[in-house]
Amino acid sequence: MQPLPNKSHRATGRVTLSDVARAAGVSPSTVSRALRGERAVDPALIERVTAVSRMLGYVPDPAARALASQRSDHVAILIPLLSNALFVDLLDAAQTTLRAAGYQTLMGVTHYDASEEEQLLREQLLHRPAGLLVTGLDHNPATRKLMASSQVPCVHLMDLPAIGQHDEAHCVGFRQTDAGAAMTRHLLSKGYRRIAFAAAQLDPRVMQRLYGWRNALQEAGLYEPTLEWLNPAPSSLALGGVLFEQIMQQSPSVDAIFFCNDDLAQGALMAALRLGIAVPSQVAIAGFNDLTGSDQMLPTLTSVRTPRARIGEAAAQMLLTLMRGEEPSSPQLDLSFEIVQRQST
Amino acid sequence: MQPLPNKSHRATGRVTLSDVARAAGVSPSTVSRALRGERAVDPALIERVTAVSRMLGYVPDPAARALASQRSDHVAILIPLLSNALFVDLLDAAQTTLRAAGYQTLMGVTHYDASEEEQLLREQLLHRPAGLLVTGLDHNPATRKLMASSQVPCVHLMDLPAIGQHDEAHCVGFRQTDAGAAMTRHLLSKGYRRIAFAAAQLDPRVMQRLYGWRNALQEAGLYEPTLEWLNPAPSSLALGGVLFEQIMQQSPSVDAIFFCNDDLAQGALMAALRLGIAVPSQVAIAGFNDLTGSDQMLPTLTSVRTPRARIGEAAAQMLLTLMRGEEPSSPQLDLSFEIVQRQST
DNA sequence: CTGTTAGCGCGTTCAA
DNA sequence: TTGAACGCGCTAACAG
Repeated sequence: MQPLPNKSHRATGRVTLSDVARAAGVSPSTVSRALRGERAVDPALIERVTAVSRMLGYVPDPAARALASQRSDHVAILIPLLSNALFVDLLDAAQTTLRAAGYQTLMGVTHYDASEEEQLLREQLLHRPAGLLVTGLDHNPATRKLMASSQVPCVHLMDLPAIGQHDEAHCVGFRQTDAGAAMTRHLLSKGYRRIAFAAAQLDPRVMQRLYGWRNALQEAGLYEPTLEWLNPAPSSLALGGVLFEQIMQQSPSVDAIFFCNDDLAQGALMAALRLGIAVPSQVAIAGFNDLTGSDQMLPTLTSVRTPRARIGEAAAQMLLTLMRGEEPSSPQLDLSFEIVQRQST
Repeated sequence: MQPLPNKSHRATGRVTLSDVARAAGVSPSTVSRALRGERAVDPALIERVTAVSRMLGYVPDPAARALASQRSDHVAILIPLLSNALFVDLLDAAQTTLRAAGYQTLMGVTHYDASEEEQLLREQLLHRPAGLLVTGLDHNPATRKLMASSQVPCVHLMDLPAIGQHDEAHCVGFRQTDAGAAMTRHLLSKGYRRIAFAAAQLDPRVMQRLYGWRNALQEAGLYEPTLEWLNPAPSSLALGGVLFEQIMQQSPSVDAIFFCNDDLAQGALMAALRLGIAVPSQVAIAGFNDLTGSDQMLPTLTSVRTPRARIGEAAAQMLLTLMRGEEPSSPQLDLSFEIVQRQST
């Protein structure tokens, strides 16, 4: 059956709920209930209403719906940066899942700035989002208060709370500390003894990887403060090269370097080629996140594969559950990580 | 002065326009006009209203505003992929500019699929966006019709129409054909004679670069169909390596390869290192877009620097002009490009 | 220049 | 289970 031409008498020319009601011979409220699948409505009616609305080409108006119900079809997502592929992958996966469920994604970029995050959240809450996705568990008090008082269901991405902390928070991710320790132990098992940790950006997750590395080295009795190379600048290939040169110059006895992110490690590999430093025979290099290109490097880069796409999707799924008013089977989902051993170690 | 506690008598507890009107002793419409900076309002009043609204902590409700005015504070942006840094840069810049002007960005990912683009546009138009940003000038008829009939101001990204075509369309970008030709002529000027063109994804902009390359070679009397290596698969470092190996095996006489995107070229450089093929002495390699890492390769990669961030920002600016009901000084803005000569050629 | 009136399109009471 | 009435918060058309 073809959609009929617009029979509305509205000034805007839109087909409205009332148009459907009139055509179906029922009240607007019934149409509203039927179309939203609210129970307590005659199955026969719901079928008739559905048919008529399809025939008329009726589509609900999100603004009207938001105004009346105090809840929009938006889901707000807060990520630190768009210049890090990690977060883009998260965004991509979450957005795809949410759209399939009929939600629009409102993205906010915090630039790792707590007060910008707060401001963004404030703006987004004005749109009365149906749900909220935020990166990490670390937020300033005002932000936490906003999230709590808004009553909007919220899922945290990437990170899992330390045991006994934030137990009520919904999150999907993996334990960054464990991942840092795991890679370090892997390097130890390969026989490396002077393992440096080189990091940039220094966001909370990077710091947790640092702690993991520290713990693992301390357990092995191999920790030394001079093995830490921390740089607060944004992460990049170029910076990786710079860090690599610094470390090789100032600590030539280092036999392995664990970079907190693959872009740094890739930059280090390129610098090694340039400087004629043999990897891994002279020094081993490991990265984190297993980003695009790491398997194409020379030598190919050992890294920690993190399931960012799956995190984005699973977090969106958990949020969908919460938005339906249900509880997920567990408030915390650990998607773990995987050591990818390649030629650079 | 501190914001007063909420004086609203509304069920929702929200401070509304009427609350401000009451407190200021004027009518709601006056408040509405004053706050939106509509002229034809007494300067004294607008000051009083502003003061009162700030004191009460009044914030307009976007949903109510959208319902009443038939226009939301959303701007929809359609891009092909989130897995290509090019489009993410575009998104980042546009989003930043738009947010500063008080607009929320609704992003849609088309996956280079014309019907998905159409469907996304349909969904987004339901939200009555104040403006529209789309990638490229190529859209299916239904999409073009939607854009036209919606009356929503629209700016096209990245591409400029061929002379005499789409003259009315608003766009910000550069001439892809010219860029392709410019790099080819640059290679010719360096003495290369058998210049292959290797491409993936094959979207309309890639094809235009191809035409530019073709024209330049034909002018020089050096064109041969066997120099074209087109692969419809998505672009990636790995694919660049594969293409490079193919070309070197099947056309060993090629002395330069122009890749349609830097990720392919970077992959080719890595493959060359792996295979022990000297770049540029045995074969030169050039890329396109000057993506992250191209200046860190070994050898560093010659490329075409494209002003994607500036395109995103300028397009957003042009859209802001259109949304104000004004006309930009010119409907088409050419931001050009730049050949970046590095070691690989 | 300002106020009054009338919606925008829908969800949500409450009665029936 | 259904319908009537009302309200969500704001803009727009018109009158003054």
